Order: sequence, then structure tokens, then C-alpha cells
Amino acid sequence: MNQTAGTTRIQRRNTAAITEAALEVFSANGFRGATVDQIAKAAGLSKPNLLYYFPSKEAIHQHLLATLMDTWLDPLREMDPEGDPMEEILAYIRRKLEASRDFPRESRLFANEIVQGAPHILPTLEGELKDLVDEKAKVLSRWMEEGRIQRVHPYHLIFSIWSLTQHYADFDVQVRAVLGSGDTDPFPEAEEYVITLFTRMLALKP
Amino acid sequence: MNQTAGTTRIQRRNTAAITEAALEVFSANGFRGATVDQIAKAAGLSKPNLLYYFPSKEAIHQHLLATLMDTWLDPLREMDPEGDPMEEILAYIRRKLEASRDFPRESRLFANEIVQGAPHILPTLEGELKDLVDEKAKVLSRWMEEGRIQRVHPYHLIFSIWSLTQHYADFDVQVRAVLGSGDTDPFPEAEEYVITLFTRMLALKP
DNA sequence: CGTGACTTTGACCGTTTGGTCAAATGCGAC
DNA sequence: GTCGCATTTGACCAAACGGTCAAAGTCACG
Repeated sequence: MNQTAGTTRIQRRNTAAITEAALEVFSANGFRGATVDQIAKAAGLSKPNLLYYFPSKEAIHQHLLATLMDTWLDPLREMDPEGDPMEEILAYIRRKLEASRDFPRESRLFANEIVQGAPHILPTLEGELKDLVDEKAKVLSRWMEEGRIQRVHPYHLIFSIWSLTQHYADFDVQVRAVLGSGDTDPFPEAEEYVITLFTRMLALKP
Repeated sequence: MNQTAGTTRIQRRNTAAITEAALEVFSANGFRGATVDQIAKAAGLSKPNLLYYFPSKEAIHQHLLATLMDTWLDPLREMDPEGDPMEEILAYIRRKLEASRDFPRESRLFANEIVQGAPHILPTLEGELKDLVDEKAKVLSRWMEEGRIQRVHPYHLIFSIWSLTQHYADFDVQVRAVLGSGDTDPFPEAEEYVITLFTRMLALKP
């Protein structure tokens, strides 16, 4: 694998194909459930060829998690401490719901990882993630103290946003099985419901 | 394996040890991540001995899922159509939260299964689960029509209860990583938060 | 067109995995 | 105690797995 600054056209094409294929396979089967052959086939490469670009199955997985972590946290980062509290929170919820709709594989990749005890990314959870949540929880607390939204536990508020939004990606099969008529998109109703829920919880009673 | 009515003492002891061990191993590693040797060791048996009681790894998994499905649905079954709406819903939430606290492995077993597309229990989701939810959604709808709780989408109301309560079992590692101080039990605060959330969403404005 | 670096591959290896089997051992009823 | 059945085990197997390697093929560039 090329170590120098130069990245060739083929390198870019193949690493892209590998990460795409790995996302597909890891998110559907978990780390141990995925095989290198599966990923290679999905990427249109032979197994040794794939291992020419990544040193190991573990390395592909780590690379995916690291790359996607930012994508996953950005919606929260964008919550503006200077904006209108209710608008900021609802906009955050909408962004997370969009992410669940548009990137369900990414969501399931993390779900798989965390359900099984986060063996590969526990340090990131305790570091980067905790720091970001600590910061945003302070903002939420300030908004509550200023009387601009109702007072609730700020950390659990964030947990509940994660939980409700990611549910529609991670448990998509269950949602569709229960709703029946697998064709119809559950997201519009989900958005209306979740927005209503947080509005009623956080809005001040006039 | 004994096919007749008689079940020996040893059979009961060993099948119990196997299901307990399998729950531990499957919930922590997923189906493909778990090995028969691991389960056998955890059950205090040799691998061939374990396979004397269950014909295959798949069979143990199926048996676990089937056995646990009822445990998992019972809290919802108990919701009384004749009771007070708000009390019934809040009691259901408390039961689900208790289940997440007391049976996190069961929750993670289902989470693993569903995140990966429910390959082993999709029929059950579309049958037994859907039927139960359909029935209870009707009850919720009636309560709303009678003006005893606020009007929201009944199916998404149930989804949100599942999502919020099971989050504390399935994503326990993340919750603890973000809250820091891994010793303290997050459940009391979680219960207060979740109960507040649903109370504010569903209570009628006086 | 030639050359050196980049890319691809088939054959291969050691390990792990789910599962089998015949033989050995243990147990309980008579 | 002994007989029949239940239980347990070590040895074993074929397939699947992650990964290696030397050799062959291909690309870009002077």
C-alpha cells in the first residue's frame, strides 16, 4: 500500500469501493458476522487484492468507525448555543431523523458496535463523544435556567433524542413489520410524532 | 436427547445451564459472534455434551428467542383496556424500564437480532407482535377519542416507549460512557425523565 | 517502447468453527 | 449387583476463516 503523499486514481476508486462494501456488510452482519470474502466480493475485488489496501479486517472496521464518527456527531455539533432554544433542539431532531433515513447503515454499524459493548470504540465514547455531550448539556442547562424551555435532565434529553431518532434506522425491520404494508415510508409520521413529543415536553406553558 | 414425556433431573439442570449460558454469550456477541465452545464452557459442559441436548447452535438460538418473546411482550399484554389511561400507560413504561434494568441481556439479544434484519424471527414480528400491537393501538386510539389522553399516533407512541426504555439496556455502555462515573445507576434519573416526558405529552391541558 | 512502481491473482497456510461418532462412564430401578 | 438407558467424552472431520506470498500483469511516464 502506498505510504507516500501520492494517491493514484486506482487507489481512490478501490478504497472507496471497499469502504462502501464494508459498510454494507458490517452493518448487516456485525463485525464477527462479516467475512473478508464477502466484503471483497461486494467491492468487486479478490480477497488478497482487498488486503493490499487494508492490512486486516479489523483495520477496515476501525477505519469505517473513525470516518463515520464525525458524520454521526455533526448534527449535534451544529446546535447553536446562540440560537433560539426550541428551534435549535427541533432542528437537531430533524437532522438526526434525516440521518436515520438517509444513512441507516451507518446507524446500524454503530448500533451493532455499542450493543456488543463497544469493544472497538469505547475510548472514543468516553472521550470525544462525552466531551461534546458535556458541552451541549451545559448549553441546554443554561437555556433551562434562563426559562426558555422546560427543565428536564439535559443528558437524558440528549439520550432520548438519540434513542427515538435512531430507532427508525436500527429497528426499521420491526417498525415496518408492525405497521404492515411495507411499502409506505414511516418517516413522515415519525417526524410529526417525535416533533410533537419534544415540543409538548419542552414548551413553556403560557 | 430424550423425546418422551419423562425429563430427568440432569436434563433439567443442563438445559437450564445451557440456555443461561447461551443468553450470556449470544447477547454479548450476536449469533455469528458466539461460538458453541464458548457457550459450552460457560455452561460447564463439553461441546459434544452440549450438542447432546440441542441439535445445533441455531437451535439454541431459536429456543432462546422463542422462550424470551413472551417475557418481552408480557408488559404490554398487561396494559388494561379498562384501567385509567394515563396510569396504564405510565405503568407499562415502568414495567418496560424495569425489564431493561433487570433483563438487559434479553433486550440485547433482541436488539442484535433486529438490527441485523431479524433473520430468525421476522415471522414472529409480523404475526404475534403485530397482532398484539394492533390490539393495543386500538385501545390507545379509543382513549384518545374519549378525550382521556392527548391525541398522538398510537403506533409511534408504542415505538417511542420501546425505544426509550430499551435504550437503557441496549446502549448501556454509551449511556455510562457519556455520564461518566460508571458506578452510579442511571435508571432512577432515566425513569423520572421518561415518565415526565410521556406525562407532558399525553396529559390533557386543564 | 522500455522501465520501474503499482496492482492483481492463484495457491497456499494455520486456525477456528460447527458438528459427528464410537466408545466409555454414570445412574437408577429392579 | 446388574442391566438398560441416559450421559459424557476424546478424537476426529470438512468447511470456512483471516491472512501470506511469490509471481504475474498493468499502468504511467520518460
